[in-house]
Amino acid sequence: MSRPSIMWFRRDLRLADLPALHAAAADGPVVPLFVVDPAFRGAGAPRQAFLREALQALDDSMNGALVYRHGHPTDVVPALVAEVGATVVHVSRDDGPYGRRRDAAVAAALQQAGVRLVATSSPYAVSPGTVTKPDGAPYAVFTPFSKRWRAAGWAAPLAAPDVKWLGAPDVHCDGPPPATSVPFTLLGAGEQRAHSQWQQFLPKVAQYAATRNLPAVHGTSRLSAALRWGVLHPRQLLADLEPGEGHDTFASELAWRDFYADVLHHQPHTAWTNLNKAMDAMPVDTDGAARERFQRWAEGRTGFPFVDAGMRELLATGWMHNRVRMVVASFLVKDLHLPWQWGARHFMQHLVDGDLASNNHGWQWAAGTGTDAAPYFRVFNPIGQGERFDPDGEYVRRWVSELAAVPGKAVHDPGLLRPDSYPAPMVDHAAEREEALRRYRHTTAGSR
DNA sequence: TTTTGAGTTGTTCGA
DNA sequence: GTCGAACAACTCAAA
Repeated sequence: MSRPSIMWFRRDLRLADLPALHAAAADGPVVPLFVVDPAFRGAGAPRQAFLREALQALDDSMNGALVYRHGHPTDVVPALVAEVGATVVHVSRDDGPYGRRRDAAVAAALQQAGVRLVATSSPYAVSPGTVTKPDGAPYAVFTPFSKRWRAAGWAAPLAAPDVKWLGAPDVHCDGPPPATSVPFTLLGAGEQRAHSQWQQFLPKVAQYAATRNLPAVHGTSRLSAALRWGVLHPRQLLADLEPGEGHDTFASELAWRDFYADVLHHQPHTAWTNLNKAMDAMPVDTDGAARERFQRWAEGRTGFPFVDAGMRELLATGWMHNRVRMVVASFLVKDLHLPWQWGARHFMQHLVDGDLASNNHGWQWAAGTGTDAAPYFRVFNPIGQGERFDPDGEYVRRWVSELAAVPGKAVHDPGLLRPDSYPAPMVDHAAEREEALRRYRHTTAGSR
């Protein structure tokens, strides 16, 4: 009888279209492992809650065989290898700065025992580092990256392999990660549910280009958390797309995800520092008054209804519509003059889909410090954005209960209709816009 | 090597 | 109300 291999799950919590699992299954019986790593204790409760649900669903799909082990992967993985007599550990690549350090350390520890850590594929349509210019250099601009990304193409999805699981209860299991307390219910985070969610969304993809910007409408797939945890693979979505505007726009969003992962792969330090070094000279506010402004932003008490609706949606559901993410980010950076890192950290703490590459490079884009930086004069008007993308005010009324009685689009700029319970605007947007432009102009002038 | 065209997501102002 | 220009300068990618 052949010796088992270990399939170490991290952020590919599914059975279908998981090339690493095919590789493992080809080696014989498979011990399915998830390591509850103390390094993740700092992750936000919403993300941990989704993880727990997704793991539960994964465990169910393998009839309870999933082996949870608590501890540092450099200790836990080699220990399990010795325990079950495995000859190889299979993983799907994890390209984040932490994931790469961890995997290098685990690979080194395993090597001492003559065991290999084999990485097959990744949670991206095209793995980070593999879309390059003809001379091998990485792309720094999205559009040319996306052209080559499309040209490179991607493999067809694989069905779940036939696996002989060798796990709990025959192998000792520590039990799932501890439950975290969140103010909302996750309606299941498993593979089956994600697929049916995608099937329900698929007929709407043709309208995606038009409806994706309307936060009151379910015009987006809402599969961000499933993609973040690898409950679905982007290949599986791309395989269902057809020619057409909405479909192309949706594919582009998946390309953005791959692009930001690629940027972070090549420059891991840009998770928390400016990609564009010249922007280090840009003055930002970090004093006590700045911290108070941040607090109002985080709690959804800015007095700008569209911004407050978004911030409250985030706290209430662990998710925020993409259009609104851009608006609240612009507000934090350009109206409040705070460091983008403060906003990025808050998002990572509260989003179920918090992904370091997409989140932090999205923030850098909004702040004008990242790739394809928006021209500095591109400052979102928090009232105008609401009027344009929430024309009936439905989204604002849904999340800002104080304004529930204000009719139509008047809700975006309540003026005389503003009830006492809702705060007045915390800043004068026109004045802060000028201030932001002044700071950017000053930074540009200083760098010459 | 040099040149050229282009670059996610916007706003304001004045005609 | 609509429309086009202005808002900067720079870097990137490819011809």
